[in-house]
Amino acid sequence: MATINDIARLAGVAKSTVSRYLNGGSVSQATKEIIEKVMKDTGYIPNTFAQSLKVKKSNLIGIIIPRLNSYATYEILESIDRSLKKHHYQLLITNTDQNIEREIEQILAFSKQKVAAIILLATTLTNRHQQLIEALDIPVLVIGQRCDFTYNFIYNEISAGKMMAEHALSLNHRQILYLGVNEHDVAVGKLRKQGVLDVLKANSQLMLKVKEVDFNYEITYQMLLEYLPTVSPSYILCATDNIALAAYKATLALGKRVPDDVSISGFGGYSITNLVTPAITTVRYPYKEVGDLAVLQLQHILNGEEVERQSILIPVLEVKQSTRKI
Amino acid sequence: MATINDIARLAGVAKSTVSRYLNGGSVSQATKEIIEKVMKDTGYIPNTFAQSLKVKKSNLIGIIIPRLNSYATYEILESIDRSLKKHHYQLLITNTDQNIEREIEQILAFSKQKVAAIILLATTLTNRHQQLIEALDIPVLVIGQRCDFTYNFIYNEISAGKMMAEHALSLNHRQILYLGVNEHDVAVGKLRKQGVLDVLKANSQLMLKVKEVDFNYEITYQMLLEYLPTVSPSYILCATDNIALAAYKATLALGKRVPDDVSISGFGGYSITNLVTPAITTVRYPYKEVGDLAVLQLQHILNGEEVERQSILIPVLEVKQSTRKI
DNA sequence: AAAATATATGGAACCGGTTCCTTTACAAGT
DNA sequence: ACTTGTAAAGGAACCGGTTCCATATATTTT
Repeated sequence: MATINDIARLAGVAKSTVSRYLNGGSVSQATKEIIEKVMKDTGYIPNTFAQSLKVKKSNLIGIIIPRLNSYATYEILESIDRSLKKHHYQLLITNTDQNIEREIEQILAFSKQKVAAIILLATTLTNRHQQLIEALDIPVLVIGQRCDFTYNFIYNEISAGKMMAEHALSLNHRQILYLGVNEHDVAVGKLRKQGVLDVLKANSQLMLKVKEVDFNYEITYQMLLEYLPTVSPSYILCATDNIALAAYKATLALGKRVPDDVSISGFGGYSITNLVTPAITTVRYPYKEVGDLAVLQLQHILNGEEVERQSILIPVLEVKQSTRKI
Repeated sequence: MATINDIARLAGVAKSTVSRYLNGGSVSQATKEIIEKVMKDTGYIPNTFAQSLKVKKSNLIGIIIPRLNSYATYEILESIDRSLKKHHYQLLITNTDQNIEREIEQILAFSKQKVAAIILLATTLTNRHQQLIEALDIPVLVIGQRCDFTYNFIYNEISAGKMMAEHALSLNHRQILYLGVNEHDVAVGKLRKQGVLDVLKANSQLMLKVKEVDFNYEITYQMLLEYLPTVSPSYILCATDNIALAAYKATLALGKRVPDDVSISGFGGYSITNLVTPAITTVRYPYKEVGDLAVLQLQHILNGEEVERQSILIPVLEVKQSTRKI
């Protein structure tokens, strides 16, 4: 592999001249042509390690995702990728399988690699996160969880929860089952649930059940096959679209129809909710916008400009055919 | 940010000693302890650029994907990621939106970044690919398309196509619509279709229609809403699961039932085919295995061992509820 | 106790770029 | 003709690590 030294030697100039040629310094036309020719002949490709070592920055943005089998992940990933590409950044994607240890490790690894910034699709933020992030000289943008010690985008989970609960009530449902997830995930497990329950519990004549299931489709599906017959709700309010899909499938498997016998709704607005029939009522989170916003924000931060630490994004209710009035 | 020089100075040793400490060379217990302490105090993190510059290799594997909105992509991504992590490699994911220019650019960019290897989920392979890849000193593994000039994993597309066509015939369907994609994608557009048509055309008393649609769900769905009423087949044989989902949704929208009025099948074995009801008959491609195999193969290549240029993976038919006998 | 060997450490070169500082050469200004 | 200014190029230092080689000290062998 040719290096800048080879080019300089073959072209009969100093390597500083070659570097100047590459970076737009003053080089005579004649020299330019020689260098150009030599580069073409050798198929020269500059080494980014050497560049970054000196220049002390890279065009890498690291993104840490909790799981690779989630539609929400893909939607955000896609939007961030699209937006980042416009600004000539390169995405380094890494998946931690919701393992906190790996998350910490990965923040370190990214920092070794001198990424320009880190985006963290968080589930839980611990003290160790805080210590590490505060010690880091790389900006970190947390998406999806409230966080006091660095930049973060959050969704108004409570309001989203309330919206959906009100929707269920407005359709006259009184036998409601809420399928939530573990509270380790503060946003989804706690706040979203809180929003839902705040509204539902205010209504005293309700038959309300709450059950914890898993983010994973298959696990939840198997659980529900056993659980659903013991409760027979008229409305299943699911904490994610994925769970809603599992509930939908389980309901059909148990011989009931959606929405005729049971109404089902999710949260997220994954495109997959439109693929099934009936399409699933959901609260759409602005995943598409998150990408643009995140990149914009990062640019400001990297330019040393002052920006708001926290941005709150508002989800919107999307009523489709999986819920109906009774 | 502390560097190795700072550590050496603070610990009162030479930086070579610090480096030795980091890489397991011979260092006395006493010195070790001092260095350890200094590192802890300063929160030292080695710079991978500097390391890679000298060591001339990185633990990065670059993967180029044609689109980020495909279930096939996700399945492969997930399996490669899982397997790579076991071997302490880091995945660099980049999406080219099926743009050949960007694909070429990205191979170059990866090569600048001195990735250890490149995995290319290919759609088309041009002469420019060949030139570039042959000039590169980095191993490239192509997945999904036949390729003579570098390592590649391919699926037996023709046999997959035949399987599905035979399935359709065995169910006594005689009015078959094949929904294919553009032949730019050799594997899916040409070979898969060829397998299907080889079998179907051998059967003379068939009413066979062939139509080209798009990989994109939404585009295909809209096309089919107009097209399907003009042909009314009893079996829609779709080139991908995604297309099958669109066909399924369009069929329902047009007031027909699946599989009672129309049978539908796809290719791929995406987990989403199990989410809908009825579950969609498909040919399962061994995406999960591809990850393990790819990483295994790369390890051998990187160790300088001789390996087969081409591996052929065999897809299997999975009959579910979206196809039925008439 | 002397010689041979192993361990611990420092110094310097090196990886492949960028950048600062000089020097050279030539054109323009007075 | 002499100063001044500017474009073009070279030289060397530097970024933060690794590694080779030389040297000093400690340990083992005979």
